[in-house]
This record gives sequence, structure tokens and C-alpha cells, in this order.
Amino acid sequence: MSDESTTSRAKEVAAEAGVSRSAVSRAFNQKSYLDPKKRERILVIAKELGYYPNMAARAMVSNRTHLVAVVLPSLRRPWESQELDVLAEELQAIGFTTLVYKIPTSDLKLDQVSHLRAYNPDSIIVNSDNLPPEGVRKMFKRSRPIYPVYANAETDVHRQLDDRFSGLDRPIIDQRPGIKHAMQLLAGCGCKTLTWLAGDNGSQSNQDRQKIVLSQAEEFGLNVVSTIQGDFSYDTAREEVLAHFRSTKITDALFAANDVSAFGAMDALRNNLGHSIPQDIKVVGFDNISQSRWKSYNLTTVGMDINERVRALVRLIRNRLEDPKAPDLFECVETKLTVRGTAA
Amino acid sequence: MSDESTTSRAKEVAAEAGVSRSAVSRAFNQKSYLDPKKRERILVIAKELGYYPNMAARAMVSNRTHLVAVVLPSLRRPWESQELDVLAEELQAIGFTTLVYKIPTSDLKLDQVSHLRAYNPDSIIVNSDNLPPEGVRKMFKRSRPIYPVYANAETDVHRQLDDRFSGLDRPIIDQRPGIKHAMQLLAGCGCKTLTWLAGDNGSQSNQDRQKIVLSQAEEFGLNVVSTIQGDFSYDTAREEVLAHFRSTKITDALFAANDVSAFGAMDALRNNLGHSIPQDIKVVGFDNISQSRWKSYNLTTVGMDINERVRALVRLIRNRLEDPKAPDLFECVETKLTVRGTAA
DNA sequence: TATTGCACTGCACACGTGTTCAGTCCAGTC
DNA sequence: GACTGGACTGAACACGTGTGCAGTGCAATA
Repeated sequence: MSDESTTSRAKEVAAEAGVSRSAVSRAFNQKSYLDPKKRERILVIAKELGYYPNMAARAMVSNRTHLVAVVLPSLRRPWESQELDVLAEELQAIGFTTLVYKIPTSDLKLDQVSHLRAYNPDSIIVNSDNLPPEGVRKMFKRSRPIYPVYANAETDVHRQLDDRFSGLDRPIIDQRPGIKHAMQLLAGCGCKTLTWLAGDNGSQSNQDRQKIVLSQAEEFGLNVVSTIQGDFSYDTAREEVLAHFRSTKITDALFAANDVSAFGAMDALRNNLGHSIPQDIKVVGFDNISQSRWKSYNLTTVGMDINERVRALVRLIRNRLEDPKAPDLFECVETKLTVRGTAA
Repeated sequence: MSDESTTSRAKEVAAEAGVSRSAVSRAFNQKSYLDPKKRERILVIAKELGYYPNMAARAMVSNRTHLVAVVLPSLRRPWESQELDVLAEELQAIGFTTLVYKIPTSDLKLDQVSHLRAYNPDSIIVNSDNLPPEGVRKMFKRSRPIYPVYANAETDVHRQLDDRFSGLDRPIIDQRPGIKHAMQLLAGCGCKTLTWLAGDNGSQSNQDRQKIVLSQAEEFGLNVVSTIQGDFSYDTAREEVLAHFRSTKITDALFAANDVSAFGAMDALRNNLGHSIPQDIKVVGFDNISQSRWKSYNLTTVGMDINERVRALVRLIRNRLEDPKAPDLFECVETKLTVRGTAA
């Protein structure tokens, strides 16, 4: 065992096993033929020597990096980080490694993503709400081995036909079932008036959620008497809700565009305005992040099963890599309502 | 513009600019000489063509991947994800891309990390509390271009000399100032008795925090009358605190090993046991995660400045890459107390 | 002018792998 | 025994880049 040992290379494994370097390569790629017992011997020796094929070299010749990039504006938002957690684990389990890449702004420029493109990830999951699909397509579609997944096409199924998203594989989130149940629940509690606490204005998912919330409210005879402009953040939600309800009578219910802003709203309503939840006003959120279970909030919320969501993403990636020329791929995940204390 | 255009390569840029491919390479590596105005012209053309040097090829010959791997057990814990958020941004700003790699178990085996080693990241930040430093060193130290950073060596400065950590660069967290202030505050409020809500038993940071909490409590005349075994999670904290204080009188204060378990404790104390915070019992946490500001908790907590912490990590990486043979590197970040409603 | 030195640049090699292609060996068949 | 075909393997090329080395041209100096 030499002092100055470097990462052992295929050649060393080959020497140790008494075979050619080609055989070592073949041992790691089951598609090419190799005598089974020779393969096994090579793999044993490779493991002993701590050898594993160098990904850079492998990428150069095979056009497969086994990298999946996740593009997002922030890693600190609970939903995104919880999704990423499951995603990274699933990808790792099937031999992919996860690359994270932050793009905070909504205007997508080439030099912002050139670093990322330089790694030639096998797939890119764009989880950034405020990046327009046109820009995403333009930035990534032309780099041949990369297949972008546009992860924020929440909507009813008709959006499948929307031209803006063509050229992008997309995991569609059907918000309707969860929202419908929420409205059913609120109507059943005797609620008549509703406030919509909106999220970031430029965000795709905010628009999608809002559209269905408004239509379903009407469906169940709930009157959306006011809209408060938030931005998905706790602080803004708290401040805006506070300002709004200082001058206006509270409504029977408040529907927030995500859980975190629901928390902000609740804290304004309870701590500052002295209202009781759910007695004075019911609150419903979106996402079902793990913090919603915390007893101080105990939030009733619309969300999807996170494992189901991630499996859909992974399926998109695998199917696309299997058939690069296939037409746009879809996966649909439905939301459901999780009933907790703030509306029951 | 051809239909089947691939990622444009250096050769095409060279042709367009009327120079050799070497010149293009040199344009992107400021260390080698190139006529300044020629370099500028090449870079302009490269940008026009959307060219950026292929990282795999670059890695093969230069032994620099510009990848930094972050190893952690989970991405959903608020502190880790908030730290990762800042870290990814800082690294991106200086031309590195972040790779995330989950290692949940505490026994580190070679085939668990071989996928990761295959990418030859320039540095690996081990942010996994329960991975023993010996294992980390063994797994990564011998792969030559990789320099592990052991990110969980919280402690007083003496730990610098601890043999277990030798061979690993480490950003040391000095918990003493923050804890000292917390004890000072509690003692000033007239607290006499204290409960320690511990974190994961095998965790390095839990051990470090506990040691200093106990010694500082004694210093300020606080009597640590009970220890509750938690695991850093909300649910366990809530259940264990509930079980413990059902049979035991509450203490004047409770110190939790992290913020999330402090939240669990608070919810047990308030919602289930009917105590008021801070009137009946004061609560202090660790980490100062963004959720601590949420008004329902409004937690007084010991934490460090997250930007300072990340800058320390980045400095370690840069210094190590600059001088691979330098002896173990250290960076020290101090904690401080953030006073909010649960103890003031 | 001849010489020197320096700024600058292109050629060619190396990095470690996947895969094609030609070739070897051997069992089975006529 | 000659031939066929299939199982198996190694040599060699390609991938796109960084950089050592040798070489060119030009200004400054003697």
C-alpha cells in the first residue's frame, strides 16, 4: 500500500485481476458481455481496492453523467427542502447524484445557467416558480443531453395543451380535489365569507391555486369578499393580514396560498387581533409541510403525498432518458385535504 | 443555425474567432497567458454561442471539478436546509456547484460513498452529526483530490487538539458565549432549577452542547435537576416532555438541544399541561432557525450568524484548495443569544 | 545588422473511460 | 479432420479539455 496512493484506476484493478482494462469497464456496464464469473471476480477486487469508475471520464464518452440538477430560488422554504430531501434520496437509490442550483431572479439569462450546463446533467428539474417556461425551454432545450422537467405546472388537466409549456416534461399537480374538499368542509361549518391570502404574484402555482380556489368557492356558495396580497412568506402574510383586518371585519374563513403564510396569518389573527381559531375564523393552507402538524398551528391544509410527488418526478426522468425523442411526458398527482384543528 | 445543434464546443468557438482551440482554453483560464484583447474577443464569441467549457473534460485533465459535496443525513431539518441555502449561494458565486448527498446511517461503509467519490468533488463538507470522524477520514482522506471538512466539531477550543479529528479541516463552533449569556439571563430572572432536553445521543453537537450547558449552569448557580432524552425532533420532544412533566414538577427553565425540540416542548407545556411561558417556565433553544421568530413560539435561542458560519466554511475550502499540504485548518465561529419572548 | 529576450501562440499529449471491431479459442457438426 | 459459428476478449479509438514545449515574430540593444 503506497503512501502516495491516488484513487485507484481501472488499470490497477485490471492488473490485479489479470484481465484487460476493457474487461473492468465491461464489469461495470452490464450491457456489454463478459464472462459472469470473471465479472464477479473483477467486482470483488474493485470493491477491495475501493475502485469506482470515474464519472468525468465516463461522462465524456457515454454522454451520461448520472447527475440530476434541481433548480430552485431558495432551499430554506419548507416545502422545497422537504421535497428535495425525498428526491435526493430516491435519486441516490437509483444511481443518480443530485446537484442543487439556485436561480433567485425571474429573468433567466444564459450566463446564469452556463455553470450548470457545463456539468451536462442528465436531467434538470426546474422547481423555480417564477421562472417562465419559455426561458427554461430556451436555456436548456438546446443542450442536447439535458432534459428539463418543469415542476410547477400546477393546474387542471387542460394545461397539458398549453403551448407555453410544450417542450417541457411536466409533473402536473391537480389541486382541484383537495380544494374541493376544503370548500366542502368550510361550507359544512356554515361559512359564508372567505378571504384569499394570495402568494407571490408572478408565481405559476399561486395563479393556479387562486383560480381553482375562486371557482370552487363559488361552487360551494362561499363569497370571496377580499383578497390580500402576500408573497408566500411568514412576515408579509402577518403584516398584510394585520393591516387588512385592522380596518375590515374578519371573514368566516381565510384560505392561504401556502402553509407558511397561513402561519403568519394565524399569528396576526390570534396574537395581535385577539381572534380565536377556528371559533372566530377558520384557516386553511396549502402544502401540508411538516410544520403544519406542530400543535401551535395544527393547520388544516391542502397538499399532496410527497412520496407520490417525487415518484412522479423520478418516473419522468427515467422515461425521458429511456426515450429522448418521446413527445412531452406528463405525470399527474392529486392533492387531498388534511383536516386538523384550524377548520374541522 | 443547425437543427441538430449540440452543445457548442471549444473548437467551434475557435473557428468563429479565428484562433486555435488552445487560445479558447486559455481565455477561460486566467493563469495562462493570452493577449488581453484576444481573450476578450473569445469570451464575447463564447457567450454568443452559449459556450462554456465542459466540466467533465476539464476535470479529467486538471483534477478540479469545481464541485463541492455536502453530506448530510436529512435535508428537511430547518437548520441544515437554511445553512445549505446560504452555502449553495456562496459557492455558486465563486464558481463552485453544490452536490448533495444523503448518508442517513451512522456506520460509514465504502460502497455508500463510492458514488460520491466517483465525482471527485474538490471538497466534501460532512454535515452529518452522527458520522464518526474516523470513518470520514478513512472514507475520503485517501482519495487524493478530495478534502473533507468536518462540519460538526462544535466545542471549546481544546478540541482542536483532539486526535479523533486530525486530518480533517474543521469549522469550530464556540457555543460558550451564547450559552453563558443564556444562563446569565435565566439566573437574572430568578431561575433556580433547570431541565436539559437532550438531542440525539450519538450526535457530536448534542454532546458538545450538553457539556457546556451543564458546566455553565453550575457556574451561574442553576441546578440541572433533570435530563430528558430527545432526538432533535419535534415529536419526540413533545412526547417525552409530556411524559416527564406529567409525573414531575416543572422546573424554572427548560433548555432544549435545538429549536425544533424546544417547539415540541413548548407545545407540550402549553397545550397539554396548561403552563404559561415564560411565566411558569422559561424556554431556551439552540440554532436560531427562522421559525424561532414565528410569534407562536417567539423563542429565545442560542445560535450563530449563518452568514458568518458559511463564510467560515467557504474559507476552509478555498484555503485547502490553495495549499493541499497545509496542516489541518480551523475556523472559529462564536454563538450568541437572541432574546425573544420565552425568556427575557 | 546581428543578437538577444520576451510576448505570444499552436501542436500534441494526457486524463480515464465506453465501445467498436477484429480476432482467438473451442465445442459441435458434417 | 475440416469447417462453422458462437462465446469471449483485447487493442485502439474517441470524448473535450488544460498545459508543457517548441517555435514564431518583433522590439530593443549592442
